[in-house]
Amino acid sequence: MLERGLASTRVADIAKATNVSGGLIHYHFATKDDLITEMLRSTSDSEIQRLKEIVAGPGTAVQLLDRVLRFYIPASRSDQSWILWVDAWAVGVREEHVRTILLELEDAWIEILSQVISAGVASGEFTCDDPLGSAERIDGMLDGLVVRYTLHTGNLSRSRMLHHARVAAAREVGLRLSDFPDEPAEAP
Amino acid sequence: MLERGLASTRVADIAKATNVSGGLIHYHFATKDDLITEMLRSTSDSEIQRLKEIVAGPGTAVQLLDRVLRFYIPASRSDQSWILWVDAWAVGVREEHVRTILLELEDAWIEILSQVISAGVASGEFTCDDPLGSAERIDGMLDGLVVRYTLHTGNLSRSRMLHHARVAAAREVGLRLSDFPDEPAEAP
DNA sequence: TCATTGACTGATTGACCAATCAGTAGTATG
DNA sequence: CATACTACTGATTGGTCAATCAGTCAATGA
Repeated sequence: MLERGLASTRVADIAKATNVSGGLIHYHFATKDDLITEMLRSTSDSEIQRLKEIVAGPGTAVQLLDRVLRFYIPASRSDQSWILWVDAWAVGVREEHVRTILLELEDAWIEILSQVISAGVASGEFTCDDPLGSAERIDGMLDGLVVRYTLHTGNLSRSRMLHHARVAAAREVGLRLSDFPDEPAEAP
Repeated sequence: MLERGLASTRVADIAKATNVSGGLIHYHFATKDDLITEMLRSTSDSEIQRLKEIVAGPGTAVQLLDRVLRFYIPASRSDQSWILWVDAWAVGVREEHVRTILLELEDAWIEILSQVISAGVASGEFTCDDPLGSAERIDGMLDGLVVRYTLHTGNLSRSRMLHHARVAAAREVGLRLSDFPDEPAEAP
């Protein structure tokens, strides 16, 4: 699916990749659309779960925020998971069941970002009078940057993306860039 | 194309919509891919030109910045031009000639945003030590928010999007939200 | 031991659609 | 007037692919 794209992956391709017959695919999934929907749902669910585990873990608010930002950003060039979501956006424009999954995923991200910020405000680490708004802006920025990163290999490095994420997040919660954990962020 | 999507629009659909025969489409465009590419190129070019006209116009740096932000954001629900680009992103992942067009368009946006910010710094209106970085962040955020706006009707209002854009831009160039022109931005 | 069921195969079918092609009509050129 | 050229039509073709279907095989259980 990552190789060929949601639309132009044939049922026969999936059959080949999984070493089963085309018939078996249709034995388990009534239509190709069903298969795609279930795949997206399952991917989204495990992403949300991983995310929840991160924020449930130990650490200060800055550490948690940084971990969330890092989880957002693709681990490397070879981490192609985002290709799936860019594909899904295009499908989601027309198909409501896909759109629903996307909405849930995005809402989860925003809600969790918002929670992390609120917790930091409560503990006195952060200053922010609109955690939800900040979460929406950070989420939006990361979505946009990831598209750029995914599409235009070499035009935006991972470390520069992380730098951007930290600069923006720092501004949103009233920190300085240097307040973030030590991993070096490439200079602008 | 906006109705059915880049991938599932048939040549016959275009023929019907333009009141010509299918044959004529192939008389002018060797393949469907050619047609799509030329369409994207042409749309991108006129978008870039409009953008250049805006920044070449009169006004203070804040006014120009605000005009650029407003041009970015879809005019209304019925302004579906962004659907095209979300579609194109998905295609661009696999097809280089589409990717090239997308890269050019995005670079143009970033360059112009960066120029407007630099001009504002030069005139003393703005404070910003990394105009290019700021432009990348603002561009990214708008891309991401627009996807959300385009996909999830009703989940994010246009005025809230404009609010987000202004808050983020204000922070990037050292202004307060109230420094932007008067059109009311919805409360958070 | 025989019937039933669930997992699975691979060939087939039928719909769909980009691209082709033979042919028509109108216009310009010498 | 004849030739040539451009714009155009609509029927046809050939390839692609989701979905179906008849049938195999192994495990379960009465």
